[in-house]
Amino acid sequence: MLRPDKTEAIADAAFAELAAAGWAGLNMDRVAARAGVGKAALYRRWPSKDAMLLDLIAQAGAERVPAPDTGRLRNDLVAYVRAVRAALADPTVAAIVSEVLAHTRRSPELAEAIRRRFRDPRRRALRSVLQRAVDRGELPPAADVELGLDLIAGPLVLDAVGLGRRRTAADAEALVDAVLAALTRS
Amino acid sequence: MLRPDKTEAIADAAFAELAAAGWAGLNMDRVAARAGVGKAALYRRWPSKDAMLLDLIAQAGAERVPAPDTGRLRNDLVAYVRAVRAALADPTVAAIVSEVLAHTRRSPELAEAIRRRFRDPRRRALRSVLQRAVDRGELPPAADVELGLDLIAGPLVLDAVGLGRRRTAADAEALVDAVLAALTRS
Amino acid sequence: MLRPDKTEAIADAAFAELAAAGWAGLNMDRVAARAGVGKAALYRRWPSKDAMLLDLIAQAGAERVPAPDTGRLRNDLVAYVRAVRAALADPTVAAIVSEVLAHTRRSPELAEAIRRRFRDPRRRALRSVLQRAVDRGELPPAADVELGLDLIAGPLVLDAVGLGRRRTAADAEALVDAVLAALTRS
Amino acid sequence: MLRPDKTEAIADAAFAELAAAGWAGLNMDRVAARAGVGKAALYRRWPSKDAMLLDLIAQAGAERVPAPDTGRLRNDLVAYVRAVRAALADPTVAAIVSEVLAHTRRSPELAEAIRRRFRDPRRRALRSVLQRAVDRGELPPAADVELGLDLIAGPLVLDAVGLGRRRTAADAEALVDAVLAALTRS
DNA sequence: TTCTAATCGAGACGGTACGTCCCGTCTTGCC
DNA sequence: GGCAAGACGGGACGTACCGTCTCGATTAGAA
Repeated sequence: MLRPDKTEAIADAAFAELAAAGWAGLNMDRVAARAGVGKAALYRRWPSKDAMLLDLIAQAGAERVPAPDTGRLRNDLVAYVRAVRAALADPTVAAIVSEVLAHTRRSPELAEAIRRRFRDPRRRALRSVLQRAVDRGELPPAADVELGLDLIAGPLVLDAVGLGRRRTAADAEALVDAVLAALTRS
Repeated sequence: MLRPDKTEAIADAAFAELAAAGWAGLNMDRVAARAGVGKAALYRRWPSKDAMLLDLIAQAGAERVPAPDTGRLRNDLVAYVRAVRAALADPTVAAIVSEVLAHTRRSPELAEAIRRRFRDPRRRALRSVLQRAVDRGELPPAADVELGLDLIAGPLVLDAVGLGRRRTAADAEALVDAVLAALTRS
Repeated sequence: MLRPDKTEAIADAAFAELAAAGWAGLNMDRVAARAGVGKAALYRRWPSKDAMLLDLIAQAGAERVPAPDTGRLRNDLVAYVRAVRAALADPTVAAIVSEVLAHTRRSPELAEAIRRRFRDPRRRALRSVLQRAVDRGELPPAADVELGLDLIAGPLVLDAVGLGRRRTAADAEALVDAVLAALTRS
Repeated sequence: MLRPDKTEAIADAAFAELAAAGWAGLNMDRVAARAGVGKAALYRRWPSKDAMLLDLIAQAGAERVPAPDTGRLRNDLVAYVRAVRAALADPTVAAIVSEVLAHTRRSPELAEAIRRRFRDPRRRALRSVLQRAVDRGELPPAADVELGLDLIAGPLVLDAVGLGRRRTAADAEALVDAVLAALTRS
């Protein structure tokens, strides 16, 4: 019914505008104009600007959940951390992620949507990495997997919102080793 | 020149509106009205709504950097984590923090301002907590203090942006113990 | 493109507000509200309050240029003078005319517009009245028609700006007789 | 009490601004700044912008009421008309007169003030010119002096508000001759 | 192939907030 | 107590953007 080529043109235009002006600065008229589309075409697809952006970003983000499985936990985690940091090195991605996080508190619905579509898939992927390590005996059965997720994700989010510190290539390994020590300790 | 009593009235009104309606919902006319002030009084002090809120929040946030010093590292860290989580339990604070983080990517100047006024003081406070522990011998001299800061701050920011998981009272201790293990390991 | 019904609603509202509050007292928000229209609808049609009022008034004024043709010059002129004075007796009309004249010096474009849309049509109408009298032989062929126009229009404008003297019913005839004498003399 | 030098500085500044920006465009802050004076100095002297301008202009205008007395009516009137037209040739004067006339309808008080301070002195001067001619026998005793005033003043006001036609040097004489014919006729 | 219905671009619409401007008042300290 | 400087409350202006709406023109799928 809704023509897919139009939907794609809108998505492209929206991402371009999002990168250029940020979430708040993005303007529906301009997105429509850039997509060569009437404004109604946007509102036929999504009920609001927030919904549109959230949906488009979630959709785009869904394709890029890293879930390394090398057979060695340390390698998996280092790969994961590096993949996330590499993605955040793209200023467009960084800006978009930052904006998404910023909107978490706008409304409970938005927060729930972001948790469901952004946080949960990534957390699931990383959890299975850790769980496999437990199953393989690389981590003790009692290891606090959820805490491990927090210890990995926390510093990454720190970077994502621009509050991290300047990184060197070795930092990923240092972070992973620290987390491994924390999980093995008990 | 600018009358301090008016500035304070505006600040009070702005916080009240911010808590009630959020950053985007806050309305300059209403802030002025609530403060019993003309709109010009606001724009004489700040060039825009964003600038005003950022400045007021930064100023308010500066007063509440926790810096526990009990003589025992574990106690200090648990106190710190609990203090931050307690502050974030207030939905107003949570919303404000979230909005501030959201503005990090708006412009390089804004990002720099936020890092300087929000991140750095807190990082400094926590760094001195860890450094004292090194000096006391509670942590090995080679302990990676900066990484420790990331491991503590990361999960807290996760909570701050609403991406954390539901917390129990024991979680603070679990987090601190994990970080201690990570820093002691090497 | 611009919906004519909205334009008309705005015009009605503007005239009502103009009569109630005068040019300076007229408020665009209130005009929009009274017309059941957004403020943008006004600014889509005119670039400013002044432009809007001038245009609406010019349009309205265009419909009321008196051009009597009784076959007798004296009757025509008396009718003309009485018609103008009757119109000016309405305080709303008087105020509007006064405001229009006031805007003559604002800018050369405005002055030109006012001359073209207000003065010229009236002058044309009155000129044809006099010209017909010349053609009929009621006035000598050498009569200075343009001067005659000034002699008629001058005292009327005097009234229009509120600088005239209190009028009796006979004044119109006295004025006309004086002008006729002046034009016939040579 | 109020220092006269300040009053004069304000007057100068006000006229300069009036000529540059017109009545509505004149800005009290700017007048004060240009006069090197605090805004309160203005409001200590006049209760409002309108009052200030009216008063300053009236005062200035009072010095320049032409009242020629050559002993010959025609010469007096030609001199009067030429004097007024010469004054109006100065764009600053033209603008100011136009603005004054424009404000006649703003409020009854303003209208009354303008009549009393602008119209009446000029009308009185010109009336005495005509009355002397009657006394000398240049005009018949029954001549309608008030109508004569209207016939002279009307075309001049037409010019003053920018609605007159392009003038030649001979026009003054043509106007005067026409008025003389009108007044002598009866 | 023709008819019918939904999608399309374009952009006007009501509404709401922004940031600017200016009036007339008030405050502060200097002279 | 007048003065310069300028902050103050109030209120209108003109701009920008959201989400809805109306208008024909185009297109697609059903008859």
